[in-house]
Amino acid sequence: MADVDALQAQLVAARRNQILDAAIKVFAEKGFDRATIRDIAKTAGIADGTIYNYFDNKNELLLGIINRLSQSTFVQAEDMTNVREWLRSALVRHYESLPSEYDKFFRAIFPEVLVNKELAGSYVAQVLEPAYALIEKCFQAWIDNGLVRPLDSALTVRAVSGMIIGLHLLRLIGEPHIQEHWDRLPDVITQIIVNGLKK
Amino acid sequence: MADVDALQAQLVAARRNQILDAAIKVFAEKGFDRATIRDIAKTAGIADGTIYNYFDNKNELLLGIINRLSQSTFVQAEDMTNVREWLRSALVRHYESLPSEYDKFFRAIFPEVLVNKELAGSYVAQVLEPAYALIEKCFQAWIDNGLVRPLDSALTVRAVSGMIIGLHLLRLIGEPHIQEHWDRLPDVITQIIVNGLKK
Amino acid sequence: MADVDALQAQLVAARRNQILDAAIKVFAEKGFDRATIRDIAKTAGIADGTIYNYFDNKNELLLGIINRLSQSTFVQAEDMTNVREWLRSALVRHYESLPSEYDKFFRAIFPEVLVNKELAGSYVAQVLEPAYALIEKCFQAWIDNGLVRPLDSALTVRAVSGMIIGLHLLRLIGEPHIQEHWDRLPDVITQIIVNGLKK
Amino acid sequence: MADVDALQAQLVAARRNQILDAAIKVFAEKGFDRATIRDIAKTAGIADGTIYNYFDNKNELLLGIINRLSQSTFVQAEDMTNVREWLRSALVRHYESLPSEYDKFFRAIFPEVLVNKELAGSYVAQVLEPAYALIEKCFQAWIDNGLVRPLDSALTVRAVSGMIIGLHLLRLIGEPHIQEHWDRLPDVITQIIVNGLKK
DNA sequence: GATGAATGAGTCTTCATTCAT
DNA sequence: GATGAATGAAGACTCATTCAT
Repeated sequence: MADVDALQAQLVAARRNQILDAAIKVFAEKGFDRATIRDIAKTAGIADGTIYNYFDNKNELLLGIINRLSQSTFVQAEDMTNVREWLRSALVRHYESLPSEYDKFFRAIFPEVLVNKELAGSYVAQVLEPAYALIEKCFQAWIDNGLVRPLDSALTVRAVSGMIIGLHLLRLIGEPHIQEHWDRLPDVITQIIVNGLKK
Repeated sequence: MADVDALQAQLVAARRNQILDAAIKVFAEKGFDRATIRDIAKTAGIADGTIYNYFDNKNELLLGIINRLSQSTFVQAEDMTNVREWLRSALVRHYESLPSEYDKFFRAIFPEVLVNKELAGSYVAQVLEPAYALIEKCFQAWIDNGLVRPLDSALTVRAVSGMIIGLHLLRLIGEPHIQEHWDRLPDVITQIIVNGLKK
Repeated sequence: MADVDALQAQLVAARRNQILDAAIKVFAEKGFDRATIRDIAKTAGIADGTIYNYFDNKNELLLGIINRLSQSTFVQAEDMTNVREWLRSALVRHYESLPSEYDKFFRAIFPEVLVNKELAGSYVAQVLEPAYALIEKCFQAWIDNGLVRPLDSALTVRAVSGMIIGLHLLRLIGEPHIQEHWDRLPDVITQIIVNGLKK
Repeated sequence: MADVDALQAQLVAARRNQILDAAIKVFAEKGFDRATIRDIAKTAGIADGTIYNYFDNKNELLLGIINRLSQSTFVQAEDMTNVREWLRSALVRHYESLPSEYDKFFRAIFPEVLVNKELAGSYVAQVLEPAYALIEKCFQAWIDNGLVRPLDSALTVRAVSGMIIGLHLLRLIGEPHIQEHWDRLPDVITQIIVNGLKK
């Protein structure tokens, strides 16, 4: 009996993921409002009505996407003692390997998050804060070890994260210079962040 | 005759602005798709149909907002020789005086820009690029004068701008730490950007 | 005083005709429902509102067109003793010189007449019946003179008229054979009507 | 499986016909433009939206009506050697049994066809030309057999058809004499067409 | 009398959601 | 559980008509 239930649960999870994959794809292409349930159903290869066996309504698809995000980890916490190298490799990871994930994410979720308080709350609590908590800890360790100047670690982490997010957005909306020199950004950012502009 | 025409033009411009003001407000509150023409008309205190005497369709309202943005100037180009002070005052200006403008702007326009290629093109060409061109010039002057390290000025400008944009977004979606310490950001950012993290 | 009134009346009549000319043109191009008051006003070179100084509403424009038609005479009653020649010349007149008038008329008025009982009544009473009365008289004279077989003159006149109307309609909807051989129709019709098909 | 598909197809066809029946009725009563989708839906006993599961838009309803017409056959091609009797019986068929079909058709389709080029093309190509081709063949045979004078068969067929169409239209707009003596028309027309007016 | 901006009722069409099969 | 036809509420947009200037 337990086996049957477990199998059931697995099937349900698989179907939910199938639907969320389709949803994130379609949301990214069209935006939340212009994406239709039919679009998502077709992309998932199922019938419209089936979606409602797994999600209460269209909004729940967004929350489902965010929940899933919060389970995967955007941030890899490799402890390193060389700040410059840590930052640089973290940036390269973001800038080289993740852009298509970011694309989907920013186009699918962000616009809605900006407009939907409930969603924003979920996103902040489930995705953003855990990630920041993790990085802050790293950062604080560096300060304690004297590798980094004693800045407000919470704000600094958020500022650096903001720069990354902002650059992704500028890329997404088609800022030509950023798109063209995307691969040089990890270096430039590392220099700015680590050494500052001042001569 | 010329007087009558001029009066006409003024009335038309006033009505257009009245409508755009309402549109940016409603778009910011509900997002483009969930904002209805009726919402906007009611907010503007006019009838639904009147909007169509001034704009061809709902999309044109967005383009109208962007066009108006591109005429106002987000950036004040005060030439200063003290990089730190220039940056700090620019940040304070953004962070203290403009947030409500930014709110409306980011909530009303950005989500659509992410999803609508045509809009994105207009935004980049009319708002972003002119502003970057201006700041790049300043920045290059500093480099030439030896006040700033010889970084790629175009990318650096965009990176700093990205940080500002990203922090606004994080604030908008309700990141609690940023909201709470918003007034300390100009200092923190200035420190990071000017001196870097490295001890 | 009387002079002023007469001048007034003339001006009003002229303005009404100017509007009706525009209306019949636009109705013919777009059909009654898809023609807008603005279309008509622009075609007439006046403002929308001015039309309402001369006609109560859009429907009255149609009635106005019909009233004007009933004042012009579609039928020229030249008395002739040669039936064949009379018919042939009447047909040539219709088929060669009037088609553009017919076009406008059929496209502008007929569709509405088919759907609007009140209009149909006006059209029948004011345009059709007077014309038929005139021709019937001719026709009856021919019968009395032994030039024509003693058929029911009223029905015969309507049948011949029906043929002309029907052929105009077939031409208007683009029946290719009729369009191509339009100039041969007077002869063919005359032969059919006068001699019949039978060998 | 094939059975299920066949059943599906039948259901779809039935629903389409149900909608087209309602559409032709409402179009006939109000004309295309003044007929609303809600009217048609109510007449068909379904919801507004359901119509759009079967037709892309209001225009497609008209095209659907025409397509269905082109599948039914207006013309019965009974070969007869007695021209007079053939014509008379054909006329009686039209004039006695079909008038209500004609009513709907002329009121629903004709007005639009006069104004809509695309529709006119479909109607001419799918309904009119096939019918004419059929009758022309008959007619040519009569000429070849010496039963009928050697007139231009194509134009003659169109002229006779024009008379029938024209008389239907005059009836529809309420010409009183035609309405009153409708049942005598087959005889009168037959006499005119077969023997001509000339004594 | 002429103007044309303002009005808002009315229409087509879309699409989230339901439910019988 | 899966399906997809049916539903009908909601929204963008049009346009006849009014009326202040």
